[in-house]
Amino acid sequence: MHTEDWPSTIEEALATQERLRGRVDLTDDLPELPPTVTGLDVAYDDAGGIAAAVVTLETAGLTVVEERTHRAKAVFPYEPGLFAFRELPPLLAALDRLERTPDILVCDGHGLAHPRRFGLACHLGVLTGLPAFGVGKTPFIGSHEPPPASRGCSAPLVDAGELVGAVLRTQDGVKPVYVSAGHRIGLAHACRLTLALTPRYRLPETTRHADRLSRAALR
DNA sequence: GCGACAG
DNA sequence: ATCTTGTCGC
Repeated sequence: MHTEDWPSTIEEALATQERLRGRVDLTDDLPELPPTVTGLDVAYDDAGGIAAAVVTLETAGLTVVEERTHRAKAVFPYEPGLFAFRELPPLLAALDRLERTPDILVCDGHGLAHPRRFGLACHLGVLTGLPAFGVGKTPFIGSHEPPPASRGCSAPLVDAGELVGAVLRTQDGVKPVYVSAGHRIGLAHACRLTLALTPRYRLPETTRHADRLSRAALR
């Protein structure tokens, strides 16, 4: 979309985060189990090429109802904390191609569990106005105790005295995932949805589908 | 001050 | 992110 005025320097990106962070709304109006869930992911090749994929699943049954991709060149370098400026452009383009407006976005990355409380899930939520939350595979900021080993157990993720997310066990005895709210959803609800999306594997079905599709779109 | 740092 | 063999377990 408006990649003309997209931040191109770290200073501009930081200023953008500072300007948009106040637009995050944590009010949760979402039904307990929205009709659909939309996952997003981006794959990279070794020549600056990137491919974004968005996949919408029916929440009950986790079957694919729609999927879209978008290929492009990376316009921002990877920088911890500014991750969104790299993945957002292709993701927004892919989202624009969906016919059905998503009920909620499940991002692979963090939301409030970010140094300035404005990770990818928050940014994506604010720009689209859609509910969004993040499910990260690895920790970024914050400290926590290891959650009990059973699926469904979690431990609070705290940073600077603030509760920024949850470390959630999605499978018995398997490494946990990092869940944080992004926009228009609460942490507990985000955790419940994450569990609904992980009946069998560690990562949400949305993320698994989007990951597979983005890699395929790269070729 | 130094190191670590989502994907 | 991506590069990769073998290996353990259902």
